[in-house]
Amino acid sequence: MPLPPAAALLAWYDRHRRTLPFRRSDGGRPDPYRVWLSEVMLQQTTVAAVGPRFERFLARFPTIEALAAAPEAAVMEEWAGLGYYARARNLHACARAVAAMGSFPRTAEALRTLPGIGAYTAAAVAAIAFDEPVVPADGNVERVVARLLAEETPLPAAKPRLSAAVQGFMADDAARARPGDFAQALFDLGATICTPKTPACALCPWRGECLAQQRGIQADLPRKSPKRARPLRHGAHFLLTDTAGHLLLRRRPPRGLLGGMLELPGTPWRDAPWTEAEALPHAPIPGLAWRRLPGIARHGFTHFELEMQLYAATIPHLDPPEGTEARDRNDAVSALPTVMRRLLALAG
DNA sequence: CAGTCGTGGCG
DNA sequence: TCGCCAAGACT
Repeated sequence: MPLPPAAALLAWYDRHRRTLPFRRSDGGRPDPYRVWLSEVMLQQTTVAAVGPRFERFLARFPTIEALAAAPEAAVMEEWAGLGYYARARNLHACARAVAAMGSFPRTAEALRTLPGIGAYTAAAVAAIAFDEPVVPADGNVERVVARLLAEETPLPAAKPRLSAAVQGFMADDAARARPGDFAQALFDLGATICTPKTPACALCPWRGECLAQQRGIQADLPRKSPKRARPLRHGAHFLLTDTAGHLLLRRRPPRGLLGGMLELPGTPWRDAPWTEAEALPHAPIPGLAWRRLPGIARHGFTHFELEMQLYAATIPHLDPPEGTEARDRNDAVSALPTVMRRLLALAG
């Protein structure tokens, strides 16, 4: 199972590399803080979604020391809308660890021990920021290599084998001379040529050396294990507003789903819909004239789907009960995760 | 290992 | 409309 020459990919990359907000265009030494931040933001998140958020995050936390010094709640708020909020908690914890150490570890092995840095991110930061000869194996790289080798074993079972195989590129002098560029070349190849559905094999620098392409099965690889169906769950939430335009929010428990994020107070999420009589006891302030707003807010999570009802009430002055806080509506929207913004949209 | 953990875009 | 997918990590 020979690997194709790295030089062909690097030559393609030198002509076709994407210009991205988190990628230096002047060829200078990448800043480890920026590389790390971009890699964490890009975990399971599209380049298009990360672009504007990357610059905004850096404007608020320009250095890793600034990030380490910030309250966790400020980091969570800056992350609002990006999803996978454990990333923000781990990012903050990692910043504090690195600040305490004085600087980033320079090897993948050492980076791997930091919070929120797994095998992929450790290799990516080591290769891009520190020129360590390792190949980060993300979804792009797994797809490219699965096709090159015509690997028929479905993911995720094939992941260890693909990750091991791709390290073989570092026996190639051309790849070892430019580990960061080689990694990013694989990303760009996967994102623009060796795409999931209909790969543009005619434009591939490795066309003719790809076993899947030779066999005509490239669009069927990598194979994936079947996924389970997502159940439907139901919730009811409460929008309490005062005459000054403040609304009442509650912070969720520090770990788990939407951990550490703000939400509109509400019922737990369960399989059965909530009747009004069942929901009202969960109101943040009992006895108010709660009225159910028309419509249902829907939101899809990774492993379940959610339908939510919204009850609203207004009082003259909001005096937040223990465990809650009052916020101006605009501040609330920017601090809330998308699922809660969708709920708030029911109120116009 | 398999389940948990968000969101937006696209075919 | 809906399933799939994206520079994965953690338990």
